[in-house]
Amino acid sequence: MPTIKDVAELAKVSTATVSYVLNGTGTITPGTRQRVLEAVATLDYRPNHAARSLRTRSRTLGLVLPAGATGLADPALAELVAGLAEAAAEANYFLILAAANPDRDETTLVDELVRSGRVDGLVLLDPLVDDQRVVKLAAHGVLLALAGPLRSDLPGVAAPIDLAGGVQAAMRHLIGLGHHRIALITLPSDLVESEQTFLAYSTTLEASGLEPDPMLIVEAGVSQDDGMAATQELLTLPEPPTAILAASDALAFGVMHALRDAGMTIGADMSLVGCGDVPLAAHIHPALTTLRVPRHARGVQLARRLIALIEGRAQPPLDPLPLQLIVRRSTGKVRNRGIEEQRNRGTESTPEIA
Amino acid sequence: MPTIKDVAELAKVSTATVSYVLNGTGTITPGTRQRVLEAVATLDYRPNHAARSLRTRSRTLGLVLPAGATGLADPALAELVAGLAEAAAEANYFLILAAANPDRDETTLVDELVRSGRVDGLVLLDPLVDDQRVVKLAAHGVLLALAGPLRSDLPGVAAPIDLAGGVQAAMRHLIGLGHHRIALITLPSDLVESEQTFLAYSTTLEASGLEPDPMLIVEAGVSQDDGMAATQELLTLPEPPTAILAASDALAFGVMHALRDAGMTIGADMSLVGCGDVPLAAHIHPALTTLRVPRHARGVQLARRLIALIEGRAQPPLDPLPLQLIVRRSTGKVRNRGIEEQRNRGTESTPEIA
DNA sequence: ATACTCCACTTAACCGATTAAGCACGTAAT
DNA sequence: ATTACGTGCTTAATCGGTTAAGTGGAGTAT
Repeated sequence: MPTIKDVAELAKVSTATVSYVLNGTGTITPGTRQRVLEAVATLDYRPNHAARSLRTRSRTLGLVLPAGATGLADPALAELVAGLAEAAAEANYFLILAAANPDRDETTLVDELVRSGRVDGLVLLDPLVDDQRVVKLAAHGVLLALAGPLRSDLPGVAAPIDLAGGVQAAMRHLIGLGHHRIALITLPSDLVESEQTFLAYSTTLEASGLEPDPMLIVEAGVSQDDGMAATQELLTLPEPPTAILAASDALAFGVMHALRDAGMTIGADMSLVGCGDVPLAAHIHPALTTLRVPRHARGVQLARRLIALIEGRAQPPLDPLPLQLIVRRSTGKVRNRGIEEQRNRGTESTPEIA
Repeated sequence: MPTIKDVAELAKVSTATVSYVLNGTGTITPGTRQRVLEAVATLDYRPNHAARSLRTRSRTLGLVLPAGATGLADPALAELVAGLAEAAAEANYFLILAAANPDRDETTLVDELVRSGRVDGLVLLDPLVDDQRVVKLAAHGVLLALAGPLRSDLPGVAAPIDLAGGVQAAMRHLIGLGHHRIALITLPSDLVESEQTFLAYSTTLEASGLEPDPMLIVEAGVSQDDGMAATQELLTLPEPPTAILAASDALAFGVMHALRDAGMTIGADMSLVGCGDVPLAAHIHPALTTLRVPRHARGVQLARRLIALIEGRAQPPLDPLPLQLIVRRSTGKVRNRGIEEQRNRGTESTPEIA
């Protein structure tokens, strides 16, 4: 491999001059520049990354994949990562992936990446409401990008999405179909999304003159099974909902399962809206009405902003990315008799309980 | 950030000694080792990666994502990458992702990663039958892992899968259902898989005493649309097939589309087997019978072998990873009248043509 | 004519590790 | 007693860049 020294010799200049030419710093006469560039070309010289980043930044972003989780197999994450990688490439950065495992957990990896100087900034997935990781890292001066909603009290850049607007659109859609009793199945409350979703849900209900019923709000986990359990809970209510808004597609798939188990027809007996629009949502039966989250665009914005932060450029204020309501077959007009039917069913089963 | 110098001072030894302790090289008394390790702990010292890899290897694998393609959004690729990242982590390596874009194409990125010393080895996706990239890179001494079938004439490590065995299983399944006219829709012939699939297809047919019909073999592209086009071609045959083996799930989805357009019932009028078992295959309607490719395991093996190559360890010979035939609803018993029906349809339309 | 300022470079320190070579000391062999 | 060798360190060169400080010469102000 040729080094900067070889280039300098061939161009009959010092290595400093070569460096100045290549980095666009310093003052160089056109003739010298020409000679240097020719030498670079003939030797097919490429600066050594390690040597360079010993003095400067590493031009690399880091991403730690949590262990155990579905990881990249989760299409939602994969799309985000694709966006990150593309935006990084666009700015001549690379993206370094670290997978956590039992030996080296997330914290260790983050430490390793940051303190060894391998990365200039870090992307953190799924920030929590009161995320200790974030607080600690930021305190150590680590530049962060949070792949989730940003609360003003957390440092670091974020690529906000208009969750509130999306939820509002979904609710209006359901209300427009005649639904009054709309249940909300949320993500765990320690995720920042959870709070936002709940707020938008409540606000929209009230703005539409509908009375929120606390019984219709159930906090679930993140998995399909959690969605199932939550639905079963909702179905035992004396006055069950006629529509369900699930805070993620995964939860919605679980809801579907539970509804089918209960012998209900999705879209007719019960309307269902998911959130995310993962590829499966369009292909499952019935196709899921859901909020499309611009994951790729989010990854792109996130990486761009992180790089801007690294390079000390001012951050242009950003509009939250809009969500798009994709109406498919899992939502339909409320059946007035639907509620009666439910009531009757409830009555029928009372003897067994009593 | 503390440096090795700080550690040395605190432990009252030279930096060399610290290095020896940390790398397990050299001869060190227990007492000294103890003091050094304590100093490392109190300072929370972590070696600088750039400085280290200026003298040694970078302990990093590279992966270039082709531009334009679906990239990581392709679940098949995402699973492979997840496997790569995990196996890399397991050996204390990291994985660096470079996304190609119009400015910097795949070749440039590969060059940048390798010649700048950022990576010790490279994973190449979709090797072609006569891949110039591979030849050139190998000639430059770049260590390669090919995420695809390895032809003995290509250098680099691979994680072979038993495509032949899988295709054989699929064919036997179809033959067992009574199919005699089984079409094959292959991937572009410049992909190594293509050849292997064709061979296994032919061999199995002959071994079963069935006569291969060249008309039933059609080379397609990689997209769903290509699968559609190929199917339309097959359906115009005087003697159309009763079953189709598609070399990828994407192609199979295209086949489904074409069959539905032709008013046929998949699994009854025409059996269909895909290859890959992407998540969608299980959820599409009807669920696709397909060959499950162990993508994650393949990524793991690939990374492990590449790292072994980098570290100069001997490569234990590897059994090809088995594919698993997942029988779902897209395959069924041949309908004898099916062929008649097809003939009749053909006859009916003859007047229009004549 | 002298001083001052640019310009276009060069010199050399520096980044933070690894590692070959050297050195002092104790022990064993001749 | 002398040589030889192994042990446990230190010294210093080295990896390949960046960049602050220095330098000689041309151009301009006084």
